[in-house]
Amino acid sequence: MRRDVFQAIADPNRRAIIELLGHSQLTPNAVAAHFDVSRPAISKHIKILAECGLVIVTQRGRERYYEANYKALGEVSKWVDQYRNFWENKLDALGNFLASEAKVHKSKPHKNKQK
Amino acid sequence: MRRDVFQAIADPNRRAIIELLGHSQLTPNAVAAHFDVSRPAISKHIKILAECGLVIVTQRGRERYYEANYKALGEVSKWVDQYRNFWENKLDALGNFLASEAKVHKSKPHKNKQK
DNA sequence: TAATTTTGTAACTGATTGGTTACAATTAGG
DNA sequence: CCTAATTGTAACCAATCAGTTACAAAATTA
Repeated sequence: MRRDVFQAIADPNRRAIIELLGHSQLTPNAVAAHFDVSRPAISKHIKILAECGLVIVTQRGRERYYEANYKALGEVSKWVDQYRNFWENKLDALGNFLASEAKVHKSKPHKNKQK
Repeated sequence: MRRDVFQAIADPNRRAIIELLGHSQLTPNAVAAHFDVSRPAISKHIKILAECGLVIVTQRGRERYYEANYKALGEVSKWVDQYRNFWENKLDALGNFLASEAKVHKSKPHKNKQK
């Protein structure tokens, strides 16, 4: 089964869960109380999130505490960032191509706004 | 059918396609030449990408030219960015919670009940 | 005009997904 | 010790997904 962070955050419920788990550690029951779906459904979502490192589990007695590990979003951040200049400079694909061509041939001034 | 940018970029082939379409405009046949899957499969992927604005279509005669519109990644970027401080400051969820508690108690309670 | 190229899409298929209910195991509390 | 609470997971189901092959339509070209 494919289990990467891109697939993990594709589901809106899972995004809501990791949003929730950033504010405080919560037990599965506490998480499920925020949603309309059943506790097992939440449990499966959290399992998927944990499998790609987005959620960390701490067991204490019979209870489990989940918390978000946003560091695992780094992969997504990195992937998106490589395209950031494209839309922040308001260049489309062709525009970028032409801009880089002009830069090579004529040293045309090129806004290089970084993140 | 759910068609948001998070679901669109969940598939590795689709991520490869929009990567490809950032370098130059390509026809569906040209795109398909880069992959092992069939042309109709690529066509369906591109349709999904176009439906959420990640790909822009230009028809010229019988041919179609696709190009990436990375601006549509803004939604993902925005979502990820709201968590960036968490992992860049090397704070875990509990650490952030305590840090915000230490300031003032003016953060509103989180409500995320779905309907 | 006739044949070829380019493309989208319908129809189908097997795998995956997101959900459910039911049940078992472990811990807590009387 | 017995009962209740907390949790994971198995078994199942309908819907969606990602792929295929087959075909039709429109534009090019010989």
